[in-house]
Amino acid sequence: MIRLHDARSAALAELRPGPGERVGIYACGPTVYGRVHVGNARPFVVFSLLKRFLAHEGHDVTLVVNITDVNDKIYDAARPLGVTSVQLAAEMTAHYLADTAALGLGRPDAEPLASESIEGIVDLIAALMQRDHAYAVDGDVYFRVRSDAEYGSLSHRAIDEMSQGEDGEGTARKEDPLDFALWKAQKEGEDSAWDAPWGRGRPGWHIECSAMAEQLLGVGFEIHGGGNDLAFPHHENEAAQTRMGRGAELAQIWMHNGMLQLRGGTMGKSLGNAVRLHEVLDEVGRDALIMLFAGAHYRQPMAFDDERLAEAGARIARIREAARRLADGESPADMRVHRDAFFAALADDFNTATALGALFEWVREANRRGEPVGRADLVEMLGVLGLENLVEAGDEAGAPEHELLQRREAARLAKDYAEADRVRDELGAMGWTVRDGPEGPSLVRA
RNA sequence: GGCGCCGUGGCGGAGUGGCUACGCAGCGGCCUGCAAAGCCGUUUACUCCGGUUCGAAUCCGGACGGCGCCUCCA
Repeated sequence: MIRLHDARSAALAELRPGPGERVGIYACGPTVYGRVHVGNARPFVVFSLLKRFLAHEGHDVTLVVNITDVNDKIYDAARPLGVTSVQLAAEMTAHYLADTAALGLGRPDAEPLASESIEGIVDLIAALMQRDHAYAVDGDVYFRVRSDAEYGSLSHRAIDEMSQGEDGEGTARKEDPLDFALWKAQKEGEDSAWDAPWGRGRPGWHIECSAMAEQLLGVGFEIHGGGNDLAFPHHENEAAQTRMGRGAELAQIWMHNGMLQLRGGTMGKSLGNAVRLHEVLDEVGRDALIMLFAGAHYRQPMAFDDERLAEAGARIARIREAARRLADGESPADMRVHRDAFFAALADDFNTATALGALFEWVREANRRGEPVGRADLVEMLGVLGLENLVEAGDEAGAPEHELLQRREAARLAKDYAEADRVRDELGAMGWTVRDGPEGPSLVRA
């Protein structure tokens, strides 16, 4: 049994796959008005790894991560750059796809664009209007928040304590300050707009996700995810729209990942202290970043700085070292307890931190044994973490390196240690580390 | 002010009503010509104060401290 923390019930909920072991996951993706930062990568990694784990457990998983390419922020970012919002969104979408591809976790099964989902959005808004949960004013359409008796049940807020949107634009047109926009009439300088029964304009942010999730996964799919900063109002609104428009809950389990914390606060874009994803990947590589994310429980806030990254790199190196000593084939039966603990931890609210503890116990046990042990268990565990590459053979040293190694060995045997160390330094400068083992010296990539 | 989360050994970070998490760093030891890698060890770690209990770091109450959201930030 797999249990995951559900925000709505504020408790662990058993994952109940649909027919054919189907599990649909929808995770809110980025709004493409700039290069994505490492904070954006956390949900991408968390839900990509969750998909791998659920697939490993025999489920037929469909992961959907949307791209919000129609949004106020994009208009605001495009204007000073002198480009259209459509151009900016297209450019940043391409960057986003490249930056996340560099994580080496593959792509989600679907990555819908808001701009290509207008039909479904209009359909959902129409359903809401028909049921009297939404109203049009001067080309805008607003959701009637107080018409949903369950509004607030996801984020656990009392409706009378909300001050959402009281100062924003459109206040004068709303029946109630709490109401939020489903559709915004086209304004001066806005270059993307579509025709709808209530006027030309574009969708609001929340309705985009409700509609795209429904289109690709249907209503009532298994897992809806995203950063916990989206719990309110974004997910609350998504849930309300589908509940009122379709008469059913959008998702069964609402999962929220914790924020990344930089020294001095959260990595919010508004704080201007974001570290861009591609810069981190260029600097430390995807292995270390994934290890960092997997090192803590997904719901916890996570410290993020160069030291944490370096430490994650050291953990990666430990696994890579251990993998060098392994043999082909099955792992010893008496080490399976660690493998089992690894998967049990993931089944208990996807606890990658505890799972990694079990993986490292497996590694230590493997290192302890005199004989090389089969790598099957380790490959299986690393596969779920997207780190199966760590067991791949590294670069092979070429003939020139081996010649130097032999020269060093000859010097060693002649007890000319000054010469032996000089040759070792020479190899080090070429990027090779000498390892003296029971079967003689060998070379590994530094 | 409202809702919620969190305070664990030098650092990061799991977990739990009684049994070594794990990793990184440091130190000591084994191995080694020396290293590297690995292994072993590293002596009351659980913010504070009450309470419940045979027993609490783990449950309850309070205090102090940090953080998120409540303004379309993952």
